[in-house]
Amino acid sequence: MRRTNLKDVAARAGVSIRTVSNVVNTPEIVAEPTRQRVLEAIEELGYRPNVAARQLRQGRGGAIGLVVPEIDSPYFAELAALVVREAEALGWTVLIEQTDGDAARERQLLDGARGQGVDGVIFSPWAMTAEEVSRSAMAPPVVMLGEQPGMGSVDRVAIDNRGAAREAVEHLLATGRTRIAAVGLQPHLSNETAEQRLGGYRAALEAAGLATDPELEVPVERLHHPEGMTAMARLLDLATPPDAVFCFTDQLALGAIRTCADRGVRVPEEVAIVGFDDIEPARYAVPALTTVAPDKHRLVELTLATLQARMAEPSLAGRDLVVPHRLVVRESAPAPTG
Amino acid sequence: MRRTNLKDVAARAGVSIRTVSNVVNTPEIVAEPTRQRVLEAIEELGYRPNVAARQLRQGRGGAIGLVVPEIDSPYFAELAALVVREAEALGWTVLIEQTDGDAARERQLLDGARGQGVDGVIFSPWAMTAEEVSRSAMAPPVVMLGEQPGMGSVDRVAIDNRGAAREAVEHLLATGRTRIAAVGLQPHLSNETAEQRLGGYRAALEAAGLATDPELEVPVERLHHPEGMTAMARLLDLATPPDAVFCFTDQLALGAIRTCADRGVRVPEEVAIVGFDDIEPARYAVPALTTVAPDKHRLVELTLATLQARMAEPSLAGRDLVVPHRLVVRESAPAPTG
DNA sequence: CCGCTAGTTTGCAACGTTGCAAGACGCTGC
DNA sequence: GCAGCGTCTTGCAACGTTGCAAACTAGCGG
Repeated sequence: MRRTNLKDVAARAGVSIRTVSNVVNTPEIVAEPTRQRVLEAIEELGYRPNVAARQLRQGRGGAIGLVVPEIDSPYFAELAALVVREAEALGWTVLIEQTDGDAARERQLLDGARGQGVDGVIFSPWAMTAEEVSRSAMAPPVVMLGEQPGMGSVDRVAIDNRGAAREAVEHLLATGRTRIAAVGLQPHLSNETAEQRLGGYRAALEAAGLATDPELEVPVERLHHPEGMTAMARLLDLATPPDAVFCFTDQLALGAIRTCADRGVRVPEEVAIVGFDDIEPARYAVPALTTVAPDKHRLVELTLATLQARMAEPSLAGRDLVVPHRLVVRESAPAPTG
Repeated sequence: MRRTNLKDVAARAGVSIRTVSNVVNTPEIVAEPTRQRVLEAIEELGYRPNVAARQLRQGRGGAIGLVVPEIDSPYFAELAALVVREAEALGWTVLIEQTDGDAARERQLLDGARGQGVDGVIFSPWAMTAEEVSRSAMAPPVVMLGEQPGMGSVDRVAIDNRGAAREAVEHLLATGRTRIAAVGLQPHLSNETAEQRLGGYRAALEAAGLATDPELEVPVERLHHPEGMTAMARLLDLATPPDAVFCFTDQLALGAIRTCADRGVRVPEEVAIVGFDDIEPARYAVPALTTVAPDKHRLVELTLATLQARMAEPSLAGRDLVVPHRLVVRESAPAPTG
């Protein structure tokens, strides 16, 4: 049993196939009685336009690609949910791809997604730099989500990672902590975001007249709970353990808290912990996590608006857009007393 | 600048357009030197097949739809990650849609996704029953993920929710708990899954010779942290609070733990808590959550295999497949002592 | 009564690909 | 030398849709 197409509807309604198409796409130019008749036929036969044909004819198919490292990290899952919701409002469907943060895979997917007949791509890179992306950028428009300004012709939407990191560390300093660790550098990747956050961390220390201590800057392979756990263990094993830890993601932070629980180290009394991303589990953790909250809603909204703008006018210069963030103070690093 | 197509490549390689198509699809029937020449041309021009045209011609386009209530719930995010990964291995792209568990939206998307030119749909319903789905089932094959057996012609893949719930409660009973609450019924939805879990809960109590107490069966609007928090608060306010709580999702359970922390109620000493789904945050929570862990990998694997089978042979009878699960015992409801 | 216009409807072609079946080519064997 | 065969290549049509421009209809003024 074939799917009903324009021809079927046209036959049923006793009009030409073209008229049916008009009813679907430009109802206002069709005379009322005809329109009614056609609509009935559409209803009765359950006609749905064939996206493939439409896409073939018009060149666009109403789908965008969302390319993220891993959809199962709460941060990306939350973004994806917003993207899907917002995209739907714009009449787009969302096609998801995972890169696992692998450079080769990022490159491949960035090309592949283009082939997959998407009209645009939202790309959240871990390994590729903005410059690389802009060099590879060809057919459909790309907007980079969460990557920091640089040079290149690609649009980017992100928060001020450096400033946010600095604020987080300043918050810790304000509560009297002086030995503050940073967890989350990724020297093996060219992860611009991590570098920005490290920069903010160092800047805050420096401004407070504190020396940076390589021992306190813990690199990690990935940004998940287990790495947070081992990093924290390593820090607690130092001759002089830190009295605060700034983690570059909430997952690292939650892992760190877990290790503290295992070792009977009290948070925040003995170690204060700050995360980054404000994922949902952080809100309900025990202790609830103090963290940097990007305005995710605005982030996604702007990303889609930018993508839309670029789809309409592909020759625009690359824009760098900054979205607000705020430090959400919770139990793991409470506000200064007094 | 147009995208390069078969014609361009054909011209470049000095062969017919059909031969290029053959090189791409059935390389083995093309003579070696020709093949080489064509491959070079493809490389030089950066040719990528046009999915829309291919889909129009062949009727399938290598995309499947994943329809879930909310992609940002860790449970669904984790499933989605697996689906995308597995699907890729099968040469499919995944298109994501969110229903918010709304019945109208579920129906609409189930029809819409069909129109969206997907070859098959993985559907995780909250509001629609299996029967409803099978009635609406038309064009592309559908596999229901996480929904319990019933009657209908649709394939379903799920764990034994009833049995799993029963095991969870039996575990609590084995540790000497006698006043066990259940959190997660959704009387306002026809959520078959919740009913199965409630059934398992009651069966375990009954088998232990304990009466069910309506006070201890807490309905919730949604299955998230906040509802877990208020449900727990309500339970703690009872004249005789429970000594254990079985939550139908990990998010409810984590919310419940959070409320206990707020009130200074010790988990598991005063109240043991068991969740359901084994989402990642549950593993690193403090206390770590005892929970029912569906074999997600197998779940997704089987779902895709089933979808594939049905796509190959649409007339097959609906199958009900059960995937293994296990109770993961952690701190929030530890193993019986001794 | 006819030409003209505005308002509707229609036919043709094309988007890029692949199924089908026929065509071209070079060899083998008689 | 030619039929016959196997190997490789090609042309045509069609998938369902929409852009374009022409065609039709009715109503109007001249």
